Amino acid sequence: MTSVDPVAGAPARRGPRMRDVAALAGVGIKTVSRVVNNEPGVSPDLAARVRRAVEQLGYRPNLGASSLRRADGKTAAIALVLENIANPFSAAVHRAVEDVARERGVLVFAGSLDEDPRRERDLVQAFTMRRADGLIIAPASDDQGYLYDDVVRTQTPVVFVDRPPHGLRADAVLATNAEGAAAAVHHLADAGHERIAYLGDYVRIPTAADRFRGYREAMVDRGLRVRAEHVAHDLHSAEAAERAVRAMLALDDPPTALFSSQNLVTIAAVRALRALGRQHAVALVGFDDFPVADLLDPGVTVVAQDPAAIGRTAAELLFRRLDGERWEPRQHRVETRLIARGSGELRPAVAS
Amino acid sequence: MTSVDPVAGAPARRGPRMRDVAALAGVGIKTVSRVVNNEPGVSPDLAARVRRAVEQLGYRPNLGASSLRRADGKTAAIALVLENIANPFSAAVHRAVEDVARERGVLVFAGSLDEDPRRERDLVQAFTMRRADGLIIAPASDDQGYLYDDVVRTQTPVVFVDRPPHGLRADAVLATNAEGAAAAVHHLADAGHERIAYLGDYVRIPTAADRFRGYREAMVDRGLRVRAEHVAHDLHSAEAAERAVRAMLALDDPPTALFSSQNLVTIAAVRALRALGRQHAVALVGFDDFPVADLLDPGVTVVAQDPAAIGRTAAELLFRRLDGERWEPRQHRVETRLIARGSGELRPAVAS
DNA sequence: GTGAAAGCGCTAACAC
DNA sequence: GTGTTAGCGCTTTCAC
Repeated sequence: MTSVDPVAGAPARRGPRMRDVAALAGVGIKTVSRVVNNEPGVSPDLAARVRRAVEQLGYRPNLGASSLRRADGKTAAIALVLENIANPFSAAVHRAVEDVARERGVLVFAGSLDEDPRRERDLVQAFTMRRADGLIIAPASDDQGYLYDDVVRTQTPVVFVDRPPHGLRADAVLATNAEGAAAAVHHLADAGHERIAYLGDYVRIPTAADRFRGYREAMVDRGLRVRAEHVAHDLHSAEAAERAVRAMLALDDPPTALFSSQNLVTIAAVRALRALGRQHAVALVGFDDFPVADLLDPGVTVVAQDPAAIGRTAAELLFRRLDGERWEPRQHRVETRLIARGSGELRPAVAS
Repeated sequence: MTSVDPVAGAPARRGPRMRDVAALAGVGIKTVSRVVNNEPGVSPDLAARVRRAVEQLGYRPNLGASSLRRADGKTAAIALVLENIANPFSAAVHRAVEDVARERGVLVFAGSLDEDPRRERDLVQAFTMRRADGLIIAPASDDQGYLYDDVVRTQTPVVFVDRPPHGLRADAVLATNAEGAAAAVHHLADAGHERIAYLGDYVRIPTAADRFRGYREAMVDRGLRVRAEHVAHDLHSAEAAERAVRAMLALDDPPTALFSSQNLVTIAAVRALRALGRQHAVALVGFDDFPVADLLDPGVTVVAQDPAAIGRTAAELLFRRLDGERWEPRQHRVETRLIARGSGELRPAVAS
């Protein structure tokens, strides 16, 4: 074969190198490089010989070595930092990014944060050490100034998704959170509701804060009172969310409608209403769609995000920067869409 | 700063290198290397000076260069090839792999196949060129002999998940597909059903084939006839699955129970039964769980897989191989579990 | 058209 | 303890 078989137990057998291919094809190493990289200026004859040798040896170029030496230093890999690659939102963003990247022969490194800022810095640093060409991030930290050393100074493009940057100027692709939440409230108010409750995740999460703002402003717009006892923040577990719903519905003046600002909270709310047998009595609109929401009884009305559009847009912006295009960083908004399925069209029991 | 500012438009600004750190700290480059890699044998004094210089310059080691030179050639990255990183099964596997990898400071490259063997080879090759330390793959191809050049010869560990290897000896982590399907059939037969239909994805997908085998064998075990008109294969779209259910229920001798061998098929079956108003009349057991299956009416009885356990097991096997452990490749089975929620406990309308 | 030599940023081997 | 030198596999530069 290409070289003498190393003794058993030899460390990490490396594959054939460019010079092995060159030797077999009887050409110089630079000619192999030209053929492998589809550079012009190689006679068809030599090119064929090189290709045959590549085939015969099962040669695979070492992109690490290549990018080390190459002038632009590109690794053809981008980094993606998301809340949790297993949740449907992150997974859809990831897939959309992958699809855009694949068209360009670029691979995607992904990592999950679980709302841990420490993990965010560790992940970003790991990606930096691998010299990812660009970064798409949905940050868990409240300040991304630390990115200066990791990406800004090296002129690595960064695009934020789902959450805006702080302490750093960069493009961001965000859902219309406040507007979507406002639409939910207006929808419920249109159905005759006045006592509309808010159920939300950690307020420190920017999307949750924006959705609460949208809720509050829409309530004011409609001349409705935002009652403290009808607002529950920081519901990050299903249990907490269910408990909040039960507590609210046990009030003397219970809400007749619920707006839940997140996926898992919405599902918890459905579960709580079911357990109380109130699912046809209390209206519900949830932010963010989820699978088979239409098959529940009643179908769950939601303000749907478009995670695929968010991911695609972010990836496209990143690649435009990588192509050398320059512009002032700005926020790009991806529209939400209210999907009526029944739960949001329930009317209050008693007209007021 | 570390060097003169390059002229505007200069190509790809590279960050500070080890020698810049060494110069600033007034030490040799090897000392910096020792500090950066936490190698022993550096005086605390010099180590501190190096660390200060690292901090000051915002130095980030270049892992690509490092692994190029290092004896073991490790890149501290593994490749993960799945059907579709956006579907819940793949996403859960991915997340489990990430968690195991993270403990070891290893990053994960992931890619989706969409049942395309061509894409499988392209992806694997892309990972090989980046010299991933190991590969976890749920193949779409029917033969993975091509992996020889990419991984076997370079002694790169490979672990299969969800689908067994063909044309290659390698570890595989698989759900108990046949057994799970058989359990579903027995469950339905226990409820009194005799006309149990099978609804499945492409038969060329090994998991679908195994589940069909489990179905068939269990039917025979129970002395039940497998009727050709009660078997529908190759249902890869929701539309096809819904059509199949409608067609079966329109038969003179319709099934009284359905076993659907896949997630999306199960949901399509629920949709079809709903549309016909038969959801409380026709029993249903689905293979693979899905979110809020318990909130449907009736709750959907499923044979749940454990994708997190599959991913975790696969990653652990991969890392044991990377640690140099050796054993005969074998299949590792992850148990499925039947979760009764209502739809699978419905009894046939007419006793027979 | 083609290829020899230098060097990307780092670690291995070995000297001090 | 510490530093110097060579070279990982490739692309760049430049000579032919």
